[in-house]
Amino acid sequence: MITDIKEDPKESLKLIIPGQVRVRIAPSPTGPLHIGTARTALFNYLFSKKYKGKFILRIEDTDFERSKEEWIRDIREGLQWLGLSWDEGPDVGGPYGPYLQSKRFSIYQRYIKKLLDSKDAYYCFCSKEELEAHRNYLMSIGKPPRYSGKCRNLSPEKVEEYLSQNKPYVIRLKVPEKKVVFQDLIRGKIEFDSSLLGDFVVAKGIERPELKERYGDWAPLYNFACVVDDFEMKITHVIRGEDHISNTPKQILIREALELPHPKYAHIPLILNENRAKLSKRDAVVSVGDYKAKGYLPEAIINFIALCGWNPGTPREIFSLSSLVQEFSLSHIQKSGAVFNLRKLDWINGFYIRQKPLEKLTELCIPYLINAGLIEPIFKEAQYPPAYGASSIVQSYKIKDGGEIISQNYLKAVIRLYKERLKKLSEIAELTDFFFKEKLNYPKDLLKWRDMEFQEIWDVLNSLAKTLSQIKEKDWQASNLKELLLKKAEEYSKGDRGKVLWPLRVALTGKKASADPIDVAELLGKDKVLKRIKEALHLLKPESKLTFWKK
RNA sequence: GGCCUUAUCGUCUAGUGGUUUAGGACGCCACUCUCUCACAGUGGUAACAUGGGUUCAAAUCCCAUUAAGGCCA
Repeated sequence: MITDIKEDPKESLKLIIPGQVRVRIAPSPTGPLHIGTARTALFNYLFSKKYKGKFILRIEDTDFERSKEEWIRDIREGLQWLGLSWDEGPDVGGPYGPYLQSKRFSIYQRYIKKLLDSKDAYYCFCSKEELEAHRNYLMSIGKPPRYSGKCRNLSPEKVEEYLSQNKPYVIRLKVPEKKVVFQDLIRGKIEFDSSLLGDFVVAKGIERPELKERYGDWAPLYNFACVVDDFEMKITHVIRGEDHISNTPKQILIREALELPHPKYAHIPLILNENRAKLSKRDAVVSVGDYKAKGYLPEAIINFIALCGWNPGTPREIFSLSSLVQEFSLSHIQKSGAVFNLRKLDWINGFYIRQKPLEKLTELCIPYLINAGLIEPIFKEAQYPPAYGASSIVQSYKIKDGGEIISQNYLKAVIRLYKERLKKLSEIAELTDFFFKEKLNYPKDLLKWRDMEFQEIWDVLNSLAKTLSQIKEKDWQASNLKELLLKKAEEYSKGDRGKVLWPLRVALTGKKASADPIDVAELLGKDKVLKRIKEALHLLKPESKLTFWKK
């Protein structure tokens, strides 16, 4: 029995003994790591670290049809990428045996047998049709659908007979009629009436001979396997999504039948989509891998999902994983679901991007430039890329369009110009593609600043080109360019520097928004700058003769 | 349909009976900076679901209603 029910969950939190906490995350490998699973993992992780306990990863792969090896890998890699390392899990031996449920069937057999022996569970041979008919009948008279208890008192002889006939069956728990009460660390007292549950199924007979040979007679259902594992793994606190609240009374009843002690329960609110429904696979971006691919940083995701349903009780919003460990408390977890606010994630991600050292940020951005087909790495010795740690032996990069060779330092300079403008790493390619293109493509009208005439723009660019062409290569530096160009812009425009700087920017970048055109000009180099201005002049007046462009 | 859970700005939230003309963040709007975009800064916009109680006093406690979500099929 649960004896220590406190009205106030916060009182229960005071009873936690540091060093003894064991929590777990138990995902099913039926798809990639879900952002909601990641958050549950985070809260469990924080709780375990806060109380100097253990965080365990268990893979619930009892659904053989849908469970896949690749999803186990995705879950493990995703958690590691986020920094949520587990103390015990599928790849660490640990004293409690394997961490895949499919490897634990012999344990489940033992516990099912125990229930059968103690007569707390029984065989049920009712057919699907029979059960369905009964359920429909109950629904039609407005009663909750539950099992009739028909097979509760089958004689042992009858059971033997059916078993020898290989009649399909399930194993049901003999549910006593009582109030099931538990203390939720977040919600307080929660009460269920067990009679509404009926004798629910805890396991089913395995029929296929090859599976039977491998796994034993019985396949446990979710709640049963969960209870057995949580007990065997000595889990002290079950911290999981609110969607499991209605599983809890079943698990409590199973524990009582098995005479196992109860863990503490904490049900955290769900992450919701924009329609305020549980975030599901159907929603646009749901897996941690998707966020990684889009260029979200792990520290941004951690920070953001921590704030989904939890707050520090202070106005502080920026938290690293280790500062979360310090601040985290179940008592500041929200009771209602939190809508996933992508815009705020973008803001946090931009913040962390701006915090990144330039060197590191460049390394993070390079794969996106490669992926976009703008550049390709040149490896030191081999023609073929090595499987791992490529960046360390990459000598330089080749711009795919034109074949020019550039250094990592050049890329660093490019990234520096765009660091403050990035919300996601994936945006880098679109923002900086003009650095890696031979020819820009933009409409003539884009060169227009306010109500300038094309002739005027032509004059500005032409005169700009003349000035620039006189600068020596060795003096081609932003500081010199700035002095020269800003002075010119000032003279020319009488206060409206846009008359000079806007056409220059469009000519160099082909975009209506970019970094400072003078910084861009420095990086592009004299040749490319003059070439692009020439192209702009040509676009404005295809027939015009260009005098400055002489090599 | 039954059971369970929840309810403060558009979103995430502070608030644990008087300190509240309800605070912060994202977003949005305006201004400053500025050739553009972004960054940064300043200001603004905007909420206690409804109805009853309890109390000198309710966003806060109780009840009902409503709505939303979850689970079971």
